[in-house]
Amino acid sequence: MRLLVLDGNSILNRAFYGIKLLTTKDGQYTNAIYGFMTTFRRLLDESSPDAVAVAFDLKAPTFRHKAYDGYKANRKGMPNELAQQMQPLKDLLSTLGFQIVTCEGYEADDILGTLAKKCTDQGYECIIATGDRDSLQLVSPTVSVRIAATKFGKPEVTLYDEAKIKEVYGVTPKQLIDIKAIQGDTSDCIPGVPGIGEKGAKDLISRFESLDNIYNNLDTIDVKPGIRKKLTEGKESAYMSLMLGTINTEAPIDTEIEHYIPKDCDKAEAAGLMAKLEFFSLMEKWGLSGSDIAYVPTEETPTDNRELTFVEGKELLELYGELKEKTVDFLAQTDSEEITEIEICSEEKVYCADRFNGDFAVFTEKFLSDSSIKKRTHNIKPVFAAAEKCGYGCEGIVFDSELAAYLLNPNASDYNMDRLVSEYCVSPLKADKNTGLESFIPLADKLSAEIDAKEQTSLLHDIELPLAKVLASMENTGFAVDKQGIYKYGESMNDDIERLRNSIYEQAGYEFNINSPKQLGTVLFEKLMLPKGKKTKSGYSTSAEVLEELKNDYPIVNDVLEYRTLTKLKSTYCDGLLKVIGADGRIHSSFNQTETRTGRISSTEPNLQNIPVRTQRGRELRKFFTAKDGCVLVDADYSQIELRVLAHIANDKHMIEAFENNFDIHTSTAAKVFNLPDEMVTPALRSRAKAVNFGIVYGIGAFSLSKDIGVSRKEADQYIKDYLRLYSGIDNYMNHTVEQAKNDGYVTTMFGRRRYLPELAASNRNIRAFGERVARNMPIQGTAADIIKIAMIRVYDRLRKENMESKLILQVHDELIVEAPENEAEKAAQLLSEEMQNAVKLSVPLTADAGTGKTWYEAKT
DNA sequence: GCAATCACG
DNA sequence: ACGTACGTGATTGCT
Repeated sequence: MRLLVLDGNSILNRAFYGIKLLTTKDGQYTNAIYGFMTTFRRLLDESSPDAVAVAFDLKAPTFRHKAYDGYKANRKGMPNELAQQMQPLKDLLSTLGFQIVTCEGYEADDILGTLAKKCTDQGYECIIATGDRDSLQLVSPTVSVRIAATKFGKPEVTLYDEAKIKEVYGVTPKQLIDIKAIQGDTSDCIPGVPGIGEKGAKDLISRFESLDNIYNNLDTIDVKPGIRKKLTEGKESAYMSLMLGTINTEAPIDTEIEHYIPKDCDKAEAAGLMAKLEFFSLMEKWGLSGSDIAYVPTEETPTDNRELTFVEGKELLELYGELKEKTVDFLAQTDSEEITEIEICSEEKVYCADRFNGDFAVFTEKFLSDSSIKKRTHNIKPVFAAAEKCGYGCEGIVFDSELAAYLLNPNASDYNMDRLVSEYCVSPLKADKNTGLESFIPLADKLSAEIDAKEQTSLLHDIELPLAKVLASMENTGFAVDKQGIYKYGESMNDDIERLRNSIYEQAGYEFNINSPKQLGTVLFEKLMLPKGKKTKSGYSTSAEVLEELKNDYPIVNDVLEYRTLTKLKSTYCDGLLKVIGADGRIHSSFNQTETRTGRISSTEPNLQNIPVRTQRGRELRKFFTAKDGCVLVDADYSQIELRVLAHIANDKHMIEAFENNFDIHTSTAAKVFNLPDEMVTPALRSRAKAVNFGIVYGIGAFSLSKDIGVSRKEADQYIKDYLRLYSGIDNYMNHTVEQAKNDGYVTTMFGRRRYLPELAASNRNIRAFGERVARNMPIQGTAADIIKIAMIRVYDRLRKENMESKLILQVHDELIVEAPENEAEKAAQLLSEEMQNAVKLSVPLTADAGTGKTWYEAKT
C-alpha cells in the first residue's frame, strides 16, 4: 500500500506565484488551480499511489497560535486572486474522487505527519508532496518527501529521501527540527535562539546532534563564550521554537489509510467543473472529454429530445429538391481545391456524401449556391473559398458557430468545435451515427440564442458572415509579386551586412553572434563598458530604444542598428516572402477573423499587414508588390479614422468641429493645447500634439508621453490636463467608459462588439491600470475595425454588382487595396473611396484618399 | 516553448 | 515605491 499526501495550501500557493494570472471569461482566476492540477497529475503518474489524501489548512487558529501569539503573525492573508481559487479546487478534487482532509486547530503539515506516521506503523509507504521544506523532518525509510515547485509555468518535482537530506543539509531529518529550533524562521515568526543564524545552528547540531544534548551539556561543550551566552539566554525560546517547529503526528483525523483509496470519479461533474474553469487541455490529461459533461435540464434549457437519424443512400439530386426553402445544418470538409465531404441535417435526418458519390459536385454546387436554403455551419470561410474556386457562390449562410463564439468572447484562444461544446456545456443529441452534427446543432442553438440576447445579431449577420466571404476571396486572389525583384533586393544587402558584421567584430575585438541579445549585451556593456540603460529579466536590454541613445557616441552601436535593420529586412521579408510565393506567382496570405480581442483581422503566412513602409530602404520592398499584367493597384486609406471615431463616440464639440472643417487635427490640437493661432504652430509643436492625440487613444500616462516626445514628465502631465480640459467631451467619455466597464465587466464598440475585462477586478494595480487603458482603447480601435469591415463588404458587393473584374486583395487596418484592370482603374478608385467614406454615418466626415500605381509603392498615397 | 527584438496600423 | 500606450506576427536564440 502506498499513500500520497499533498499539502494543498502549499502546492496551490506555489502554483499561484509560478504561473501568470489566468482568468476565465467571467473573470474567475484559475492559474493556481491549473498549476495545482498539472503538478498533481505529474505526482500521480510518477508515484502511482494506491491511496491519496489532500490536506488543507483551515482559517481557525491552531494550537501553535495559542501557544505563541507571534506565530505567523506577519503572514498576510492570501490575495483575493488566490483565495477565490480555493473552493473550486476543493470541489474539483472531490468530484475526481479524492479525499480532502482538514482539521481544526491543526495545520496541513500536522495532517501530513499524522498520516505518515500511521503508514509507518502499518508498514505502508508514504509519499508527501508539498511546496515548502518544513515536512522534510518527516522523512524516514518509509516516508519520502517530494518538493513541488512551479517554475516557468511548469511543474518541477524534487525527491527528498534520507540520503538526499544528508547530502543537502548534512544531518538527519529529525535534526532539521533542532536546527530550526535554534535558527528560527522569520517567515513563520519562530524566534529560535536570538543571535544564532543558519550557519551557527547547522554547526551546533552537526557537532552535538540534538538540542537536548546541547542544553544537557551546556557547560561542557566546546563552543565560544558568546555562543554559550546566547544559548543560555535563549533556552526558553529555543524549546518553544522546537515545539512550534515540530510537526504533530497525533492530529485527530481519519487515519484509516484504506479510506483514502480514491472513489470513482464523477466524470460528468468533473468534466463540467473543468469546462467551467476552461481547462480544456487539462481535461484530456485527466481522461475526461467534453462529452462527459453532465447536462442538467433546467426550465430555460429543458432536455432536448431530438434524435438524429442517419439516412443512407439517398439520391443527392432528390435530396437537393427536398432541402429547398428549408433551414438546414451542415458541416463540410475541404481541401485546397474543393469541398471533399459534407454532412447535412434537416428535420433531424442526417445525410452524408463525399466526392466519390455520383453527382457530388453538382449537388454541392446546387446546395451551397441556393439562397433559399438557409444554412448554419461551423467555420464557413474555407467553404466560401472552395465554392469560389469551383466557380459558384455560396449563399444563404445564416449562422457560423465559430464566428458567433468569437463575438460572444474574443478573449478565447481558439474556437474549435470540441472546445466550444465543452465551454458552453451542451450535450450532444442522440444520433445513430456520429457526424459532429449531433454536437453542432445544440451548440448552434445555444450560441444563436446568446448572440440574440447580447444584441449581436446584426454584427454577426451583416458584418462577420459576409466578411468571411470577402476574406476567402482575398485569400484566393492573392497579391502578385516580382519574385526576381525580391530576390535581387535581398542579394543586394549581402555586402552591406557582411561589411557591418566585420566592422562590429573588429570593434568588439572578437567574433560573436550579433543576433544573440545576450552576447551582444556582454560585448557592449561588459567588454566595451558602454553606459547601460534598461534591463530585461535576463540581462541588459539591447533594444533599438536603448541603442538609439548611444549611437552618436559609439560607432559600433550605429553599426549594430544598421545590421539589425538589414538582417530583419533580409530574413523576415526577403527570405520569408520568397518561401511563400505560390505557383501562380502570387502571395496568398491567410486572414484570420477570430484572432484579435478588438475585432481587427490579422494576417499570417505571411503577414502582409506589416510590410515595411516607415524607412526608405524598407519601403523599397513595396516596389515588388505589383498588379498583374494589364492591371494597376488602387490603394485607399482612411485619414485619422480612430480620432474621428473618438470624436464621434465621445461627441466632443471641439474635435467634431475640427474634423467638420477639415482642419489638420494635430495642428488644431497643438493650437488648442499651446494656446496659439493655427498659423503659429511649428512642426515641432504639431508633432508633440500628434503624440498626445495618439496617447489619448491608447489610454496614456504622463510618463510614457514625456518619454515619447522628450519633455519633462511634469510638462507632459500638463499637456494631458490641458488636452482633456479643452476636449472636455473626450474627458467625460473616457471616465464614463471606464466606469461602465467596471460595472458591466466589458466594453463595446458602436456595433455591439464586446470585450470582457477581467483585469479590472485584479488586486494588482498595474493589471487594473492596464484594464482601464484597454477599456478606453478598445471601443475606438474596435469601432474603426467594424467600419472598415463594412467598407470591405460594400466594396466587394459593388464590384460584383457592377460586373467589374477588379478585386479586393488586401486590408491593412485602415487601408484597402484593389487590383483593377487598367480600364477599370478610375472607376475602382472612385468606388473604393466612396464606399469607404460612406460605410457609416458619423457626426464627423470620414475621408479616404485613393492612389493608383503599378506597384504598392506607387499606389500608396 | 518562451523571451527579445522589430516590422506594421 | 513602482511601472509605465493599444492591437498584431515572424525570426532568432536559448533552455
